[in-house]
Amino acid sequence: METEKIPGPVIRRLPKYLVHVQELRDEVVEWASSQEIADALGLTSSTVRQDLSHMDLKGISKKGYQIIQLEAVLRQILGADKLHRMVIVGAGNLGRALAAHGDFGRRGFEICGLFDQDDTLVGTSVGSVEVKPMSELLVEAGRKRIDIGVIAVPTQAAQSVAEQLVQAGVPAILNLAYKHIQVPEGVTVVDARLMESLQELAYVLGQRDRERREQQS
Amino acid sequence: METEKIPGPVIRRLPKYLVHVQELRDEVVEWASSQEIADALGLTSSTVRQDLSHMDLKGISKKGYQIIQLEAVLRQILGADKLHRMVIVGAGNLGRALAAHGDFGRRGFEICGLFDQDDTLVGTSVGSVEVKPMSELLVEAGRKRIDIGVIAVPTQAAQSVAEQLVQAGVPAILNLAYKHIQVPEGVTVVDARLMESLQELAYVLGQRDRERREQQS
DNA sequence: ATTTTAACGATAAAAAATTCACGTAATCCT
DNA sequence: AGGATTACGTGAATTTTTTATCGTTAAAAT
Repeated sequence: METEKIPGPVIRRLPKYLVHVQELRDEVVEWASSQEIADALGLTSSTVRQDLSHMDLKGISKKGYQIIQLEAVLRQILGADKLHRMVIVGAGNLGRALAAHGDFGRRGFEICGLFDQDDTLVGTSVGSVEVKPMSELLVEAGRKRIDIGVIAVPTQAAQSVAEQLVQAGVPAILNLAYKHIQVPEGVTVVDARLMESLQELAYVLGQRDRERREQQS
Repeated sequence: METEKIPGPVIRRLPKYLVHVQELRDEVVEWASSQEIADALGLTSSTVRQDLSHMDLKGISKKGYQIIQLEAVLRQILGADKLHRMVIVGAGNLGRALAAHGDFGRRGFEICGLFDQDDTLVGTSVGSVEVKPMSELLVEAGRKRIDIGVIAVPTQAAQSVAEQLVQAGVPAILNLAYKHIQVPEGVTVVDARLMESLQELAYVLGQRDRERREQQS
């Protein structure tokens, strides 16, 4: 059996395909060409075909790709049919917002725990999830076979939380903190990059200013 | 005057450098080599040197880069010394959490407005920011010269909100919605990719399962 | 049934990003 | 002061990613 490894940039585009394809399905569209998909997502048709070639499906001439099939394959690859158990560490604004955010549950990411160091938060609830003290993270997470840990604590605490998650056997981490997290091999971290994205925009804005000023001189 | 354009991947690493450098400064470290920085951020020293070569500073042998100077240059490039005016559209869990999140303010991103379509939310406040109706977005944003608009609404509303932001003259958008946004040339969009990041992790988890199963057979 | 056409799949080319490798310069040490 | 060493800066090589091209195939049209 071949388990071809799909390159990172491709994987990161797959969710985009999935949303778009689901939209098309809602509109009862049956087929879509690489060109149509490319236009909708700001890519080239070549990239789309290349990306989809990693997956187990075949487009046909004159029609393109079958929406139903494409959705199925994308869902399969992205594990959208499986349930993923998730804990959130940090019950501040961001952590609570994520816990309350229905979209995750709807997409197969079940929130199994919400932890915080702050005793005044412990015991309060967000929806049906109760905030528990950090001391219980290890046991709880270990017992429930958690797939994904979300770090939603301030910068200074992020590394320590990461280590606790690792110790609890959590194999994948979504890091919302504005900090690079060190983890041992075998653990995957993806950064949410909220602040970073804003700073990227700030750079672009500054760049534009500079260019304008340059033209005037 | 030369306004060299820094490639995207580099820009997206700069915030990482900045956080790390600020940490070092807090620890009263004076110098850091490309190797040290690389190790801390999971890069190669070569990449670090290459990246920093785009900027207006010089490292010296045997010591590396001067922390103070490096921080200054990074802050300058990332516009961290400027104040950026920001509006948030969508006062649901995520929108409110962002509005309440102190970090943004502290990093120079001032929240100048919070808008929502839902009349039951209008008039409520998050910290010192009051939720206003969508109808006021155009006037408010236009009047206050907003730099960045944040889209924190459900998928279906995202494109429409983007268009309203564009119409209000907002030149940069941070998109938290799980959807690709179409904007005219000259407007910059950065996707926050929250759901996408989770799906990326889900892919990795699935991949690992597949590999394990393969080895057993 | 044959022709036309549209879109794929694959391969090749181009572009971009990352890493290597080495000459050079500045610090440190004796 | 002189030699040894370390780490930069740069240009070249490699790798990765994206884009272009083109033969082939399946549907549509005549």
